[in-house]
Amino acid sequence: MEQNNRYNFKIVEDKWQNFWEINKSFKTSLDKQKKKFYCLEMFPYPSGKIHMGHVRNYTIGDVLSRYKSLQGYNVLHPMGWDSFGLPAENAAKQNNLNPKDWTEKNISIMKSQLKRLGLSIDWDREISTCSEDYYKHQQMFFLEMYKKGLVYRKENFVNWDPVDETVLANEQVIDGKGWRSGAIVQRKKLSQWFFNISKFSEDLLADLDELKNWPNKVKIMQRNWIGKSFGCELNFKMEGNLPIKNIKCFTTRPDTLFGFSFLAISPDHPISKYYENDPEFIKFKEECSKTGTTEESLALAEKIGFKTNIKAINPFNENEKVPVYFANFVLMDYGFGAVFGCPGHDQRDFDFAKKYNLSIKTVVRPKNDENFVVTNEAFADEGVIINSEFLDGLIAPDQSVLEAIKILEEKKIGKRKINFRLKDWGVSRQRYWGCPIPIAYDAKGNIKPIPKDHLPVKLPTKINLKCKGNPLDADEDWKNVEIDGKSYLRETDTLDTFVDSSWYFLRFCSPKHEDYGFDLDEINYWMPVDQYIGGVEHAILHLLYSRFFMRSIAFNNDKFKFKEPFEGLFTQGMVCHETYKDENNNWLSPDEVESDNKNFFIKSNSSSKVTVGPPESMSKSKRNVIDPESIIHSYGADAVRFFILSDSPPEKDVQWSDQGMLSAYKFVQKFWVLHQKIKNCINKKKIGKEDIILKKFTNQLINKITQNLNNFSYNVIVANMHETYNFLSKHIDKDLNSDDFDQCYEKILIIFFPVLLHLISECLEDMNYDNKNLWPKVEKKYLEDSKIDYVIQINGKKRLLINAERDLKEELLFELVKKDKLIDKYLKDLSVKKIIFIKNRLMNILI
RNA sequence: GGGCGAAUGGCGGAAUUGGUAGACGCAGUGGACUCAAAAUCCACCGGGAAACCAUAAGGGUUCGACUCCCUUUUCGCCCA
Repeated sequence: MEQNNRYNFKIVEDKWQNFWEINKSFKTSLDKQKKKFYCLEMFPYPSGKIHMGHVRNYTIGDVLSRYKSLQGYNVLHPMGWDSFGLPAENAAKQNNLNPKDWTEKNISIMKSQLKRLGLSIDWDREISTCSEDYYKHQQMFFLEMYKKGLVYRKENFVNWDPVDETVLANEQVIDGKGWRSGAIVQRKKLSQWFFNISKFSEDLLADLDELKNWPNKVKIMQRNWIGKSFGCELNFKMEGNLPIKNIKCFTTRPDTLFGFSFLAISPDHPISKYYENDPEFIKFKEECSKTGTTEESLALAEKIGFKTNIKAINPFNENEKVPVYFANFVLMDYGFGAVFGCPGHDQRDFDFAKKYNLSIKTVVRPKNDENFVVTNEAFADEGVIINSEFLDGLIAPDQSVLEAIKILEEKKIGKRKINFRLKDWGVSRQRYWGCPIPIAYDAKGNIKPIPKDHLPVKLPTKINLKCKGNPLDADEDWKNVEIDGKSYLRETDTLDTFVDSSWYFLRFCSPKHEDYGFDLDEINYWMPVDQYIGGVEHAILHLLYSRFFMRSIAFNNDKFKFKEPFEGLFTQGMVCHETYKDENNNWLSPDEVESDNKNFFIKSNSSSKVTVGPPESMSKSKRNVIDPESIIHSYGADAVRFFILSDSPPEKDVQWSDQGMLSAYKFVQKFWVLHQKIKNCINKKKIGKEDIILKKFTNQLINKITQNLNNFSYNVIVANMHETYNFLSKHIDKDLNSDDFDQCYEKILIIFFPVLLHLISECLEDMNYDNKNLWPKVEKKYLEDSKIDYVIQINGKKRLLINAERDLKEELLFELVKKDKLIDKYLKDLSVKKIIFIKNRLMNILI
């Protein structure tokens, strides 16, 4: 290759990135004449530098944005920073910095890294959730929600992370441990602010059906999370020496009441007040607090109980009285904090009954086993009710539950009820680096919402982070506040950062709007987000919270033209890399490892053994991380984009491969060489004849790439681009019609543009093509070949291909078939029974 | 335990409505160029000598199944 032919991606990529910046190429504004397209990728946490997951996420979104722009849409493609959160506070603590400075430094680094990818982002709309300009509006939303009764304060047991000294949401507890610190989570009672998300349970569930462009699996996850269950509220009569007459509970299986053998209540049940002074009970309760509050930790923990001296009466059998236990697996905030125990048909109840020697009755049997008795484990499958008087013989649970509820309602001991698993969203965090909750308390502890003219409640800039607990709570100057001449104490908790990300997509529509979080006109034009792109790890919480937030903003307000924030959702897979370990089981990073294609060893030490593990999601702890910055530096943005899209469909995990990256780089290089040749050829007119082959190829290509873009088959687009290269480099040697080549080449360049931005921009300019060109239209007459390879089968087996005219009649094709010696041999020996003919495709001859 | 999804060469993966399985890339093999290497270019690249056999395994529907149905196995994700 000649030196001066070499494509210098550094110069070219700089050139075009500057061009886009100077010309404000991606500046968007409201234009009601144009159809809008809102493309949004989940905004990053400014952790320090971008990782490959970001590269993949933003490349997918950018390809889509570029494509939609070429299709003539008014595209909104913004970017911002999810910039409140714990890591900043921890880093600041360690390095004696202010979280704000740490965060802003990270943002500026990451922003310049993102710019190097050439993304078509309207940076004028950049937002950062930790800036006052952003969170002041959030405080306004909070106060509005408070007025609407969608925010409330209550004492509640929370997951307490003793290391981070903060409250964790259920979903931040993994295996009973804090998701960040890994500390064993404790139960602690605190006064907390809650968003009333459960008010919308039914709505959030029902509207999932309307989300046609969401992956089904995400909708299923949300459905499970909301967890609608149908059952019955029961009122058990009590007997004993306590002034307790009734205990309420919720059950989905009232049909198994004849198998009732104990009542389990939460250690926090109001009844517990009668045991407050019992040292045994105190000990028991302490034991319980070691269990987390997640369903998972409850399921895994050993079931323990504390027997009360009251008894519950079976509503179906007044003579039957069963013991009441406090039990660690019952939560106060699910149902009514009481569960009726039926050990025969619930494994958890079974384990508990075994431990405390309680009776186990069989009230459901399998359909085909009349002598069935529960022995070693609970029977919870579908079956037939037995030993249950008036319920006997009913199919459980379908018939029997309805019948049981009917009878309970008649007897006025119970009533049918829908229960949801979704609990209200606790948003209080005992942290400095978050949005302050705009609330104060008077001397008596009464709630005083901060008046609008006192907003925003700003975070203090000078703060001692090294104190124990919440730094805001320790800041007496900040905490004490005077409103209208009266003294108050500020709320010192800050909001969960999931609140910040629950409305940022609205802010992008009017990021500079002063008076309010958004401009109604703007969001009614831009919203909903047409395509939202991000990791599946946010399938439940972030997406559900955002759906809730939209509803609470629109609550008692009919000015919104949309209800769901995200019309389309795409969840991309992770970027993985092999893992390496040395002989001492220490993780090794890829650049410490070398290979001779058979064995792996530590660089410059060929006697060392390296164990290669399976590809796993890139993570610092496993040291299998590839840094995008150095990759972009070595290969250029176009090559990185090309590679990150190439190897796997975007919804699946992709494995990083050095060879793959290199091959992408080579593609960029060799395409530039080909481009030079094409330019030369086009300047020399060779023949006057129409170049049908090239026109067909080009139109079929436009058709394929358009379809693949619409289906997110971006890996196939990369394959199409390779095919195009292979085709063009061969076709160029043949006789060509310069005009046809000129026109086709321009179209090909344009459809390549969304992936190879800078290279193609350079090629377009080099050819003097108009770079504002729109997505090429397919000329249908070139889509279909005039000749077709007909598949000829004998008894369903392929025997022959016949290249013949399109739209050939069955008889004519059969004539051609008979001319073939090979087929003729078959036909001579046996008679033809039937011919199946599919037009323009195949002929199957049955003999 | 329940729900959802997946399984195609040495590897990543292609394959409208059931209609030529293995596009494209990586790795590999052979060759050209070179004093040599890198780079580049050309050819080959599921198995089998062939008939044929091959889309996790077995069965079914169909003229025809990677594609639809049933059973089994393994893996992934979510919920428990």
